[in-house]
Amino acid sequence: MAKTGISPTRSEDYPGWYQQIVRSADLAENSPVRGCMVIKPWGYALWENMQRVLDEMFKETGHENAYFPLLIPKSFLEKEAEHVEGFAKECAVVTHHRLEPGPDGGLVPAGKLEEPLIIRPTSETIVGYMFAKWIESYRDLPLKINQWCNVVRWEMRVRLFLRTAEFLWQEGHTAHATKDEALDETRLMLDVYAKFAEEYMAMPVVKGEKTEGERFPGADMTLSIEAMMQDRKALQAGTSHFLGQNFSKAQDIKYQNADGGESYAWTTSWGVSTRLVGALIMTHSDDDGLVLPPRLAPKHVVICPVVRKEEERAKVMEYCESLAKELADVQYDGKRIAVLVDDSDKRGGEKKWYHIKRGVPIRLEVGPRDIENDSLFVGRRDQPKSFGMPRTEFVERVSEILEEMQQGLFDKALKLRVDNTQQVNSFEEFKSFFAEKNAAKQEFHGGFAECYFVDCPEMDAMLVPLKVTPRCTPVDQDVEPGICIFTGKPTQTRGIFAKSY
RNA sequence: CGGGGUGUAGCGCAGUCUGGCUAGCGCACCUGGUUUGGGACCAGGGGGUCGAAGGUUCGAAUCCUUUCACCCCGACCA
Repeated sequence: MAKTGISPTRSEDYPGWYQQIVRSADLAENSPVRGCMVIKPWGYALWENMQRVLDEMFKETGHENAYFPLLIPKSFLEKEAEHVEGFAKECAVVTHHRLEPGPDGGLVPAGKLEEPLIIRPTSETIVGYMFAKWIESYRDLPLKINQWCNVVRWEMRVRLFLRTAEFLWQEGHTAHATKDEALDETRLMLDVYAKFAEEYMAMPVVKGEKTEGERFPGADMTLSIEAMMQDRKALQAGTSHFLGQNFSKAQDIKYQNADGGESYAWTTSWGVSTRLVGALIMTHSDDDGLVLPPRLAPKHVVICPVVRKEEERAKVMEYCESLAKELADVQYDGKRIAVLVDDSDKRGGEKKWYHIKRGVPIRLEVGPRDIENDSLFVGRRDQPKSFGMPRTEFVERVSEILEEMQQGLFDKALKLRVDNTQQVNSFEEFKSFFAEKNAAKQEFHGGFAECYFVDCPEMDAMLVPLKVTPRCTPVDQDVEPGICIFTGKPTQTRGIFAKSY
């Protein structure tokens, strides 16, 4: 049996496999504080690439970056009723501002704060407070702000990248004069996320609207992109909220319009987080390790010099350096190709596996024999077998190969989703679609079920025992009448249902 | 917060039931050598006081009490 880079494999133990990917690709590890993670250089480089692309997209759509503080007065969170209920129970609270030596030698909190501060779980309240000050007239609108920051949500159960107590994200906050404009913004940012997911992460997504039960606390409408992971579960990868006038009324975000009257602004918020790294892992990685889509890979090509005798070293290294330089002048996706010459003294096989596990798209092995023929031994992360190729041909084609890999990853992920998405027309069929045929591998059953439904408490109650949730009502669907599979009521709405992260 | 489980070297584990030599093994790490187009081999070596505190005992990783942390299953969630 072929030895896999990762153990356990996906089919043996999917959650265990996920953890091993994170560890053996050197992406992150747990910190001494429960629920918090240390993101290691390779993982952070990946996040930086995501940030860079998204940041450009936000700026192209007219947003500006700003920064709001980490600490928020407790009273701010109390202003919007639903918002309170949604976030209060997972807030970390700062109650003191000083430590003093205690009686037993340790330090004890002293200097109790008049008003407790909460560590932001999201920044609607503090941003809204500032928006209220900044917005006076319709001429100040629209106001379109984004911030890159960390937030804290005290989750009960955590998994690296997918759900951590502290996570990195961006949160966009905008205020508009009209409802339609705010709705357009909400949809626009969802499109931005979908484009990023599909074109950069090579991760196909379904764009849709959340049901009432799944909506962001305080929003009138929540849109999301949903992706299918390799275990057929759904992962919410990005959200865009239309907040109506809920927050502007709670926070007094008013403006004077052209005819002198006063109106409340319409606001939106939208965000994606380091969870995207988890999504990337579960979309593309295999039993040998991480697989990175070339457009986001911190390094596109790694060159591994093969040195058998010391006297060959100088010659081989020189050749590798010149090759690296030549490759770095090639453009891929509008940038220079990122090349690494790995001259660490690992042995050949070990070095190869190291880069396979980290998901580097292309490995080149260069030894005296290759130098003589002016050819390269090429290993693609998406193909099991390496092959030889003349150097000039490789340099010419490398950009094309990377693009082919990018597209290949998308196609494969899309096929998985299409193969595991089914129209379901009755509740019986629905139950068997999600039935646990094999208790040990229940996560591999089911997928996305597309059904007619009416959003109501009865449906929610029927879904609970199945551990299935409505993921979204896809946008752009054909409107045709149907029957709700839960209640039998007539409806025109079709939704995607799945087990989810 | 409820149910179950686990804490012994960086990682993975044995030893605990039935207390007893210097706490062991694999991988990783360090040194030397032989190797090198594929996750090497041989030899030598460093590192743990057994999650923590208290107790029983001549003697505790092992028994008792308390406590903390982590994992899995629920409720919650980007």
